[in-house]
Amino acid sequence: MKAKIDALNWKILKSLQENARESFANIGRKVGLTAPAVGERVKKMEDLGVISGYKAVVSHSHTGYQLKAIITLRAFMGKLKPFLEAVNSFEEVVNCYRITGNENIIMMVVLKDQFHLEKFIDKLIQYGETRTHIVLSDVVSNAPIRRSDS
Amino acid sequence: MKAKIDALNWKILKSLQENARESFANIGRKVGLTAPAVGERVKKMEDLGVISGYKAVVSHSHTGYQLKAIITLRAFMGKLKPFLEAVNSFEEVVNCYRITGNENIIMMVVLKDQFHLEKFIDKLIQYGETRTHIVLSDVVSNAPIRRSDS
DNA sequence: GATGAAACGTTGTGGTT
DNA sequence: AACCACAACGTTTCATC
Repeated sequence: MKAKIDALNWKILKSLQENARESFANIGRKVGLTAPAVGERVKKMEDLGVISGYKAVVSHSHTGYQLKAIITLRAFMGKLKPFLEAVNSFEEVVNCYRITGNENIIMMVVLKDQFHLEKFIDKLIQYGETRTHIVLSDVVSNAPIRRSDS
Repeated sequence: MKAKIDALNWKILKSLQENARESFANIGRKVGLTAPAVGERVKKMEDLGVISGYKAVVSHSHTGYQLKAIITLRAFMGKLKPFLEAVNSFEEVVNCYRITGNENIIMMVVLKDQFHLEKFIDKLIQYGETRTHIVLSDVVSNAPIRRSDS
């Protein structure tokens, strides 16, 4: 599962986490490799699963989702599975985890406004008991993975 | 704040959220534009802030972080600000939000193992009271932003 | 990994609607 | 204002070493 990543690959990962569209030629200039060498290293990391994809980061607020909330769900008996099957179709849900503890599920959701939030909570009520926290500000957003010097 | 995005731009955003390294020429073929036209539209969305960046997605588990947890923090009096200043230097913290409710802070953290978790919680204890939920599985991970047909 | 060459992509200019 | 066509330049990819 765990791949050994050398110092050069960490530099490449740093670059690509900062700007996934940076050219391999440019990355090569920064780390001291030729473009084909960078390309090969990247392809290997993709094949190993170290890099699982490249995503454009789209602003929630600029696309009409001005409100963010964290919602926990304590699913009713027999309602967890139906929820897990439905949650992928909820456009509001950006992240969702199954967790230990009194609540089974925690989600980060984006919403247009308070009315949208109300409607969304109504949609969840069939699956279980919810608890909602409004997000006041983002302190850290998808921080890059750095070398863990173990 | 909110930009009006037409159907073509939504298709471009969909492509770039699925694969941020896809060429403008290729995207153009899919949506029925030439490469320069796609390039111009993308540049405009970047300038407006609709697209805020491009990130390689690096696997936590393949880089030595086998354990994920959600930790809430109820900061002690006068300890919230010091925490907010320190949290960016915690390599374990991937996401962190200030929220309403009894707890002020919620974080998604990645860890090497249970000992790492223990050490990390010890590091937090000076800032406030914590509550930890282990993540059992990812149900939804950074879902793309889709058109909100309002 | 490097080099060199061919294929491909990006980006600027100019012109059309 | 948005797009296309074309061309110069940079990048990727494949062969070979």
